[in-house]
Amino acid sequence: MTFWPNVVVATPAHSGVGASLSYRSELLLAPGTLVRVPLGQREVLGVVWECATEPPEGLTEAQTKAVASVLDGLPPLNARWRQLVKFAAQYYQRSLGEVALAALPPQLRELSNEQLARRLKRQAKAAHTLKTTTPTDAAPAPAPAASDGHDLSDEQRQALAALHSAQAPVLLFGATGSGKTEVYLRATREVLDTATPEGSSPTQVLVMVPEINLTPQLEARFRERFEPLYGADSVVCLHSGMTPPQRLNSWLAAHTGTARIVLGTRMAVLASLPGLRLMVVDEEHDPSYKSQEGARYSARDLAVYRAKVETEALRSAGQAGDPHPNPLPPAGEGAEAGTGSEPDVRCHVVLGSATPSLESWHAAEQGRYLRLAMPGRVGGGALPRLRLVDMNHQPKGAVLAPPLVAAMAERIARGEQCMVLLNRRGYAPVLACHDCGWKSACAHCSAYRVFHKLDRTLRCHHCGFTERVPRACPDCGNLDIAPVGRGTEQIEEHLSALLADVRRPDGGPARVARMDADSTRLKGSLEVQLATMHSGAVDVLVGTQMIAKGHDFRRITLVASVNADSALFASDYRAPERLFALLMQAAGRAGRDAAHSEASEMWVQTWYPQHPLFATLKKHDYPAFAAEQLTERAQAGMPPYGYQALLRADARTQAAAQAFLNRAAEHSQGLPYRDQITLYPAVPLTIQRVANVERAQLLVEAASRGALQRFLSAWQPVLLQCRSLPEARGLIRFAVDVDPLAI
DNA sequence: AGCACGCCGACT
DNA sequence: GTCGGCGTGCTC
Repeated sequence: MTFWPNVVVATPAHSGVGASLSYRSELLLAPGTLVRVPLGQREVLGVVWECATEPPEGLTEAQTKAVASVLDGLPPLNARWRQLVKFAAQYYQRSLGEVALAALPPQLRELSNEQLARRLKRQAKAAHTLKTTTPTDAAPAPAPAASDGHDLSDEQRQALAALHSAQAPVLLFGATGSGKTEVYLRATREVLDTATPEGSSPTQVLVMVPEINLTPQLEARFRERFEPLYGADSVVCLHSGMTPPQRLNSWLAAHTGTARIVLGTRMAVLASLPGLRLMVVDEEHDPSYKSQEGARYSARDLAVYRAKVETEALRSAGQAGDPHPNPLPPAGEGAEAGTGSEPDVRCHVVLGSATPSLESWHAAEQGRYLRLAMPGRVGGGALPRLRLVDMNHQPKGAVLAPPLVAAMAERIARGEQCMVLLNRRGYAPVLACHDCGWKSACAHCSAYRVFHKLDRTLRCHHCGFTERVPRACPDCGNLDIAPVGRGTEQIEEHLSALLADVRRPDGGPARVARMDADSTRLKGSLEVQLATMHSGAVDVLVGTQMIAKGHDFRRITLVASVNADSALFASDYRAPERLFALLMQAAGRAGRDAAHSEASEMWVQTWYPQHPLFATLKKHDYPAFAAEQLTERAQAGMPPYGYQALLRADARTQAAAQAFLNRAAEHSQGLPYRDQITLYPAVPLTIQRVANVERAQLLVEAASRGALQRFLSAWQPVLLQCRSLPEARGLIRFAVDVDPLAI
């Protein structure tokens, strides 16, 4: 008998290829089966979406090719995963195949069936030997509270209990140092200890962090806690820093249920997790959760959706007694109200942050999310005191205010550590000639190249174009070319000089180190630098955002932000939110050791000490800050009170990019929901040209998410047509960004 | 996205 | 005379 599977392949939405392609097969292929199919001149990996018993209409026999091979060693991707992928594709305006294939490990595309079989066998063997040696199979695991060796604070205990019975996504609003990670660990433990019906997948937990840098320490804590209970393969990582074979192994372990805990970055939200019962999105406000290329999805938002899909499936399974259920079709937004009569099974989702995104905060205010607050620090330590340095009253030209330097010297003499934050890599953002006005512009971008003093280069941070620093001005030959502005390298140099006479308690000279993307580029150097910091060999750490996130340095009692002002008046309406989060997070690095916390301080150098942001920051009053911001957003109809999308265009000329966008806007007349949509004129991006590509964008606004969604779907074919308009000649590519983070 | 086909400039 | 540039168009 012949079947006609519909297969999704990795063709982008703008390729004109429909959602799925029809092939022929002599076998009935279950939806979710991985197959290799001929496509044009090549053979590609695809996912069976459904399997028809009738030949497709509008295609001749000859046009339907046969499926080349079936990856039958792998269980099919389940209905919940397919629903997640389908939702993501629809919501973010991409093709099904693009999202589906992007969610699979890249190496799966190249692997032969035999190689795959060998790999699976190896994993199964490892898992089997573990199963027979771990205690969990035979006897119930010991009671959590007794074995973990940590006492929970009252706040943690209450949060955990509330989480356990939560009927909605949980927003864990916990101060830095309040012990959120311990709550994640306990919640994970509870979920994994839950018995599952015979024949169903073992329970699984997904924990996401914003950056790869943060996975090692989290991995260490989870391994320490869970490897003794569930075996060496029970904890796996999933992020883009892994090698292709590592990623394949982790993915397979998650897909087959060998892995019980998956730790990863945003990409992990799309992993196949048949037994998923809990998702944690740590630092949920972090912009890294929004993908910036390919399908521009928000891993946080997808996690919330995924939890809903999984919960619905569990509930319908509970009622039908079916361990492998098909989920219900997508329901409306928001948390479903538990009716009480339903079995209390659900897939929980926890969004954790000390400074939640305004979207999540708003959802909690509305009751769509359950907010659990943990305001206190574990061990009772206090949050650091905010010290604003008014730069108007400092010596002219001072990079670091004398009182700040004095305070740092004092700490070093006491054997405490300091941290200095500056969001700019390199020595100086620009090199300039004071005679003719030459500046170190990049030849390929509308940006300046950054002066890196260590290797005497000018580097473009956008396209990578690097040259040796010229000896003289390239335009006029003047030898007097000088750096303008300051980067981390310069602060490091400057501080080393200022603190040269300061002695540590052991009599040694003060040591200043720098940590940023440049200093941690080499593999392993991040770990080395973190270890140096922990060992106490370094007294002052200078760095970018990177040092503000997550790392738990116990001896830091002073954190300084050197140049925060740029964010205060940025055109980006989310800039204050990001600055508040960054400063709170940075402040959280100080005084983690309760013994020092009373004296710990957060210094901020600013020319605008009266700015209202600092008033709320001083009180560590995120709720007040959020309320202010939300009021402003509501008045302006900005998210979360309005919905936005961007149409972006890359072209060889700015004119072509804008012409495409403006034509697309004109041709949207008469489309569904057009009357509920505001289209703004096309504008160049802030950095208009990158690597010789001109960039422009057009803002789309709507008061309702549904209207925006439906309009964008209807717009898609119009965009395709506009691409080949004569005015748009030179257009390289375009993309829709739904819920953009910056406009 | 790939990959082919197709039509114009500097090389054996 | 060809090798190769990337502009358009197709993939069940």
